[in-house]
Amino acid sequence: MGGVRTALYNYLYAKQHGGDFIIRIEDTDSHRFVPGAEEYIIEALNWCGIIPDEGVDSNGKVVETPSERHPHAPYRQSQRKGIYREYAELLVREGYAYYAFDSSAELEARRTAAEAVKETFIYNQATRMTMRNSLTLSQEETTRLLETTTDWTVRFKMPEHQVVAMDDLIRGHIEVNTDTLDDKVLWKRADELPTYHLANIVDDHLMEITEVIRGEEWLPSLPLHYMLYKAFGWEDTMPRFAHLSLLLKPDGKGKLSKRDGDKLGFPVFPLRWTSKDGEVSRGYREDGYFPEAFVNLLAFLGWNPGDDREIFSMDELVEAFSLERIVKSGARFNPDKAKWYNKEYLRRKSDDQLTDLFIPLLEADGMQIVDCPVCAITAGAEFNETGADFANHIYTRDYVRSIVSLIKERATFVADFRDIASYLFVRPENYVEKDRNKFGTPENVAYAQEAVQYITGAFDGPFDKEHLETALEEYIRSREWPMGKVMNCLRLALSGSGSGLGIADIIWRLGRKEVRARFDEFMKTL
RNA sequence: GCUGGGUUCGUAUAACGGUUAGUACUCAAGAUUCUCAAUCUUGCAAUAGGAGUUCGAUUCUCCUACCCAGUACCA
Repeated sequence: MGGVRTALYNYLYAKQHGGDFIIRIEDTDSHRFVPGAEEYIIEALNWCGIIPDEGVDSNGKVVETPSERHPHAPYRQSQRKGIYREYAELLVREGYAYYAFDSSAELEARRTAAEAVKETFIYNQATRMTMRNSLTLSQEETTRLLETTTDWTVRFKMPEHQVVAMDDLIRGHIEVNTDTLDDKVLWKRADELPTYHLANIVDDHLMEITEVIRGEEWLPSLPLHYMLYKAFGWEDTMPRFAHLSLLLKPDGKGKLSKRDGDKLGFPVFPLRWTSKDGEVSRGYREDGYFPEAFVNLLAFLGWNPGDDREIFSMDELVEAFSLERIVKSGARFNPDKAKWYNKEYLRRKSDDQLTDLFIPLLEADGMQIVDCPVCAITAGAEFNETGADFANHIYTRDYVRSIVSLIKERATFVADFRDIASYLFVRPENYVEKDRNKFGTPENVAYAQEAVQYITGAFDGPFDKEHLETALEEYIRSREWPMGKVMNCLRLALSGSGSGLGIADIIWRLGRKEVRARFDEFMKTL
């Protein structure tokens, strides 16, 4: 979620300014390679409608629209391997970096030793001269190690006693003293890959990136990045930075992380994700969220337009977005609000769209939905006047759509339709015990039976919800029967439950024959 | 620990230094209805604490507290 939100803000910003949104895969950590992760990311962004202008596209193919003088491709850092070494060595040559030969074991030893005296080992100006590197070793020894060993690194030589003055588009002016910073590894001989810091700066420069909008966890690295731009002499074209507050867990304790899976009761992934060890994490898509709703709610986690509007399409977000209105503090995710968003989007969908989404669910439940009633009838379906064949579970698309329009305001997800409208597709198999005791008294049943006989017999008005409703009410009222009890008894008999859709709606959709059949069935069970 | 960032109803947020501190979600009550849902109305509920600047501070400054991030040959 957090990653998608960051991508979304980048996308909105780029589109608003007529820029290009570039997807670059920063896969420089060979140890953490996860098969399928890249495809997953692209698919997730694609689902959200965040389509790159440049980079790796939704099919995993490379899209390239750079100027000829500046080839931006390739877009996977693992494929740009050859580029970084020369930049790392350039920094060494100019005195901005040095070779470090300390093994991981040696570094680990220094860390534990420092810990023993309640200190933290930092590879910096205070300690670098006590380590094994090109600053402390002779030129000959350095050359020899460079050639004979393969686990050395290039480290940035963080200058001393300097104040780095930075400007963040969201946080304003920030100053940091370089003495508090360390000598970060920029390039690793072992896999001949750069670390994020080097790769990011080099690629942003080469790819002509103008704005970097990223998570707050990068803020502490910003001074280093400033120093790198300065060391390379790229200050003039240095991108502008915006650091986003993080998405926090609902209890506010820590940032929302991938490993939280759905222990929290809501998905943290846009799409379902199966980890290497087979652990499955829920996804918003699979949970039934509309991508538009997901994008909308994500945009509002840490940003607002400044007025009371809350429903924004992607285009409207592009129009209204501004970095100035991004909130500096971390946002806790609220699952209730997420559901509300989906509900709002659901009711904005047309009956046809929702019908398309509902049909597969019905089919999965064993229903047969047909577009062409005539063909179905010749094939043996026996439709009633509404286009439903309850005995064979065959329904026309028109019937399904009429149900959708009846229930859409009661649902948060399309999947809710199943429960809400179950009895409009399948005859009730049992009756809610509590409701039956309450409404299924002999007196009520007798009244209800008479009402059924009337409405499916003598009643000769138009068989639609409005007329059925008035006719039923007038009939019951004229007999001076208790309205609520008779109505609830009817609902119980026809749907199996005392609560639900309006009785007239139910009768309208079931049709005369089915109403009689269900009521007879209900009587039998008494 | 150190460095940086942050702090307005439970949550997300609004408020040129001057407002009865607004809105949405959640929750509660009422209206409506044949029930439920929906809808409408109403309600509950906040400027972390302390100094200072100012005629006046949610807003500016400082201190404290708390929260978050970083402190990797991860991103």
